[in-house]
Amino acid sequence: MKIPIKPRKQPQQERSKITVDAILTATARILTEEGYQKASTNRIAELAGVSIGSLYQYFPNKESLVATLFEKHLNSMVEIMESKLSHVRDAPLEIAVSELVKAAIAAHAVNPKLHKVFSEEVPRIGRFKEVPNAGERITKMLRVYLEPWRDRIHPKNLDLTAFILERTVESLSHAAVIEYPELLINGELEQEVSNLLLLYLTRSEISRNNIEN
Amino acid sequence: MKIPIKPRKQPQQERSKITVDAILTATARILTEEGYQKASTNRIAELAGVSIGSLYQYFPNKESLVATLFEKHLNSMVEIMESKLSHVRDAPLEIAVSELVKAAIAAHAVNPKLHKVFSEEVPRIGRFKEVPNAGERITKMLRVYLEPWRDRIHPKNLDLTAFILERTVESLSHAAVIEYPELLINGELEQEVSNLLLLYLTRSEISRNNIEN
DNA sequence: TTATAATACGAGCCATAACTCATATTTGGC
DNA sequence: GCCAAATATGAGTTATGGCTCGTATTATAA
Repeated sequence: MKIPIKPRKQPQQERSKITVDAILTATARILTEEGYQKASTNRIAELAGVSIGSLYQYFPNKESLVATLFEKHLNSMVEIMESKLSHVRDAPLEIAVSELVKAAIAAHAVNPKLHKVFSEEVPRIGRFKEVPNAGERITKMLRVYLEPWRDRIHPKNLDLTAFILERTVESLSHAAVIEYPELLINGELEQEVSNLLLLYLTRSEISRNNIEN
Repeated sequence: MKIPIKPRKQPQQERSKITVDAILTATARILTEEGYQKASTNRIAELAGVSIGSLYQYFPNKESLVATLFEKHLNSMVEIMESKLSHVRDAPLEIAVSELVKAAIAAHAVNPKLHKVFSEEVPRIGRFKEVPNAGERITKMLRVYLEPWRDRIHPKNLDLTAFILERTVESLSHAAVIEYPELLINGELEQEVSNLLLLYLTRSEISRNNIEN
């Protein structure tokens, strides 16, 4: 008789995949509609139309369940970024920056309510620290893109530049989509963020003895 | 016999102020050193050297305790910003932007560990939504500063401009102080962020038919 | 068909931690 | 020194919710 090792089952049959999916969907719904407080595992199972026992067949604990959903959500955001930017691999800075901003906004629009709950209510502890960092993936991607344009770019430290680009688009897209969606109805914010970043890339090196105008 | 109305006591004598202070200090220590999970009210009272009953004399519930600490923390950050920028009320953009970046970094350095815990672990629900938003205070301050410099500033919508400034300094300072403090050892990041913002303010309006080099 | 594995079930166990309350102590004003 | 109000105490109550486990059902393979 084999001793079955701890980690939870992987769903093998079709019905169990449906179960797992129902659980994740229910989790997302409760998080977005009622908040993290109300997301007890019993409630999740109930809404999923599944017994509490089934939930624990596939997730060893609540944390891993929520972290799995978190990871899926980040993945779908990153996928959107990557797919929207794959066309732009060799495009010049003007195009690439503009598309980067559009892509970031689109990514944040995937499921803004869920995104908001993850950023404001769900404690990012334990299992969550193992979730691959989306920001770093994007930063690396940007770093690769920037390299060939080195001589058009004024800031010399391209690692730092990629970091600044990523953090800036992410935070402005985030704030806009989550807190001030009205800023997006006309493309004004989008245009301004593009300007901000493009100017930085192409016209750096202002110093105090550079005052004019 | 008067019926004492609900809300908890305000400390009146000196000893009770010490008690309240010890409770808040202990909360901060546990949050930074052990994380939000470990911050039970019993544990907080124990570390504060105070009985659990005393804690509930001054805070009606755990949420209000943590929210109070949160508010104090944000206030001290905003105070730093305001004091560092009060000197710069009438300074030209070059100076003001540079000081803004320095101030934001200094503000995030007040208690980085606590700041990190609040941003990653503490659920911002209930009482927290009533905590005055620090970002908006800073944005308003920037908006007031910008007005007199209107004709040196290219972006025309100064509300939006103030918003972009605030979000950008905050997110880059945050990321640097909390995640990548090594970026701050030489002033490179600080310099780059200043450039980013100053260029945006003084040289906007790049469009696609504006490509040059 | 039958045996075994996979999946599903859900009542209830149990640890945790927020919070109460009856009582004790300290204080400041008179 | 005395009294009322303020402050402090901590054992115990209680609600919650994560999670287990013994059992039942369904699928698959032989």
